[in-house]
Amino acid sequence: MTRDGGSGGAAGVDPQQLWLNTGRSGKGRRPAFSREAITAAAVALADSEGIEAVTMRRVAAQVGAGVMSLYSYAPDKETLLELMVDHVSGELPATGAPTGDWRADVKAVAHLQRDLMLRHPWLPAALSTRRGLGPHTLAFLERALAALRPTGLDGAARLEAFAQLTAFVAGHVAHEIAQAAVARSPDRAAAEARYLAAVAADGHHPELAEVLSAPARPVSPEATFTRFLNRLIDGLGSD
Amino acid sequence: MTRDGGSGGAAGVDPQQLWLNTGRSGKGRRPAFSREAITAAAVALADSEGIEAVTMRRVAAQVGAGVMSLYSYAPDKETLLELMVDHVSGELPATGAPTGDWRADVKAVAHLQRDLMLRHPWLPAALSTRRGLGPHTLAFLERALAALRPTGLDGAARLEAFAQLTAFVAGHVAHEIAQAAVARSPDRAAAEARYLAAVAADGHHPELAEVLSAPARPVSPEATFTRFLNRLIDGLGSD
DNA sequence: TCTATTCTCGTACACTGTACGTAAATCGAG
DNA sequence: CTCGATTTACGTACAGTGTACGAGAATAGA
Repeated sequence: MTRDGGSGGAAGVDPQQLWLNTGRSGKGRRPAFSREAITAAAVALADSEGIEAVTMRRVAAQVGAGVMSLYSYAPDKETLLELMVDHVSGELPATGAPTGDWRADVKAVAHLQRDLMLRHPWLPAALSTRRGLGPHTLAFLERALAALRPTGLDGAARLEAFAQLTAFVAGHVAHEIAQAAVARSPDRAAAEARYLAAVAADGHHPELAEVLSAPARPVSPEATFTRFLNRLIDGLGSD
Repeated sequence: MTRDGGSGGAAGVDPQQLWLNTGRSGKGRRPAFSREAITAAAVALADSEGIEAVTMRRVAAQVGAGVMSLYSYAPDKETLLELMVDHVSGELPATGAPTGDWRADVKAVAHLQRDLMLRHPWLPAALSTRRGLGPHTLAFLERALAALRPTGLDGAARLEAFAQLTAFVAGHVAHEIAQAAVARSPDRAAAEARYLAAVAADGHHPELAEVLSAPARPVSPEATFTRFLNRLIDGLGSD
């Protein structure tokens, strides 16, 4: 009996072996489930009930497996989370012909990432601890590097730029989601407003007081995102 | 018996009540510990052994309290994490006279945030789910808003700019930490290099292949950070 | 048919957050 | 001082977590 692989095969010391070795040897009992199905179930759970609902027991129940059967497909839960990240990255269109306007191309890349993160709100936090290097992530990286080619940046700099862009998008969306969560609940929003007003009234926070005193005109999140994104991108061409 | 407050007082529905109400009524048994001490112990634990080492039992042991005694100071663990975030924000110098060069001032703000996150590597991930609105965080926000004043942006835009800056720094540092963790372990780094080389050799990742084929000249993380920070800041004044 | 290999999954265990209840400390009032 | 009210301290208990172990079932090649 092995406890380190499964139909896909995952190693202990070498985290990258996860992504290779997906072939079956042919011998032994035929797998009843698949890494795909398990990962998809985990993603569905995280999407609908939040990342904390992703427990081995609930994922197993979702796919109709015994709990311990999951460990034939991923060596541990952390690995399952990595699989989840790459799984949703599969939703990103990896092909997108360079249009000749590299700014537009890079903008498109960032917007695809943002849309993905909004569809899977657990993703920004999951990415902040993990480095996605699965096939889907790498396919999208390929597209991003191609989009960045006309900038004239060298290879390392393009890699950096993509990492930076991803970090920016993740940070932005995380904030955006938190903001939206507060706004969705009127009591929460009111409580926060009351609290901030109290702080502003203490005299030690003049800047905050001024900001709060101004009429709060509504601004769409995507407008904000686009604005900051443009700033970041405009800086890319010039060294 | 109450289970909703303590020497500080924390409420159920109103998360902001956490930060108010820190006065003791005078009655009842005198507290043997303090929110400060408990939070500091939790932070020390997270700094030295990672955020997953922060369990109620270990924090209690650290301060010499019974486990359930912690619940007199924070209503639940999530609240303790919020306290931790604000606690470390206390390390940020809240005063820093505007120098007249607002770009430099904003840059200083970002660098202070980055240094803080490097000192407390769990902070980026913790921030990505939480919105710090504690006194220390607000004090630093005050400084940031003051630094942004000369940009000519209106209140809401300055608030946005700060949130964006924080999100950017958190995203960057999270990536920086992950990168450093891999680099610290030669086996990990070698395994990753081997894996990426294999992917690049498959013919389907020409961009990645090119990036990897170039000689990897070492580049300091702070240089990268500064470069991208400048790009972001340069875009702030316009529009 | 035999054996090696692979997958399935029930049971068990250490560990988590925390609800509940009791005991101890401290206050103001009488 | 005594008394009741109030607050804190914390042992015990419980549901839920990730997963180690090992016994059994299924399959392929010899």
